[in-house]
Amino acid sequence: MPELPEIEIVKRSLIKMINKARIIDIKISRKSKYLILHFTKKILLIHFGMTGKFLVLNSKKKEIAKTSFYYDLNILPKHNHIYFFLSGGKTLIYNDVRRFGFMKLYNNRKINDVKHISKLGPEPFSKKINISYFKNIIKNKNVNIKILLMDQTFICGLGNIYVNEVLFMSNINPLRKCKKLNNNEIKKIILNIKLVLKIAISKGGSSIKNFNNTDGKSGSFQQLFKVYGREKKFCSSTPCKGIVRKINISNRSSFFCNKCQK
DNA sequence: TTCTTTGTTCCGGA
DNA sequence: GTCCGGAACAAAGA
Repeated sequence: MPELPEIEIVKRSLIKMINKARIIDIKISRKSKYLILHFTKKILLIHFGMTGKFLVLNSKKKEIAKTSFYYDLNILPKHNHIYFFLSGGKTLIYNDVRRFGFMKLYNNRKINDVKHISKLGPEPFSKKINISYFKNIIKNKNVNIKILLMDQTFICGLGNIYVNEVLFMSNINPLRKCKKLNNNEIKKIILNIKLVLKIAISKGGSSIKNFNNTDGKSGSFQQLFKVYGREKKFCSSTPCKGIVRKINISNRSSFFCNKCQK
């Protein structure tokens, strides 16, 4: 782990090499849960971990600390880690309470060759996600469907919350062995993956604990969760009177209805 | 003090 | 070597 002397060297090196340098061009893309900033000669790969967020403030450098912006939105400036001071007076801030997020800067090269990206499976909206792809993979897999959908080499971009929702919408128990699923169930899973992600995007995402867009505003999709976080509550699909159970699968909370997700 | 949270990685056993 | 389940790790708040 780098300690004080190493960081001091980095600081001096950065001042020597890129102090006063300006970013002159930038494109932005997404792969799975990674945000990718494409500069003219560099690529910045960003993962938000659990609580990472970007904020854009109209304030200039000296005004940042005293703006009431943070307090109105329940964001603490003590968790600001990176400031990008931009021409025109705006500031891009990276704020991360848990600090599980990271940024890595690469020389310009094919982003698909980067370690974090190269092993990822197809994107959820890709045409590669179809019944034959599923059947091909699951015939040799002994894991349950929850584990399969969480496996980023199988399909990328799905996390615990959305996998819970997808399985609920598909009436499939998270512990079902994936190789036992029939065609109809696979179809439902594929459809619901695309559906739940589209709806969540249209609602501005979910704000379980800590997602904000760059205005500092929360998304609203968490109000539409049908099963995640609803332990001991009635099943939200009518007229089912089942109760939502919570179990642990591979150290992650899994919620399911005891009646309509047999 | 312990538990929870997420995505990712690692390790041991089969 | 591969597969799978479980644990560990990061940090902070409840």
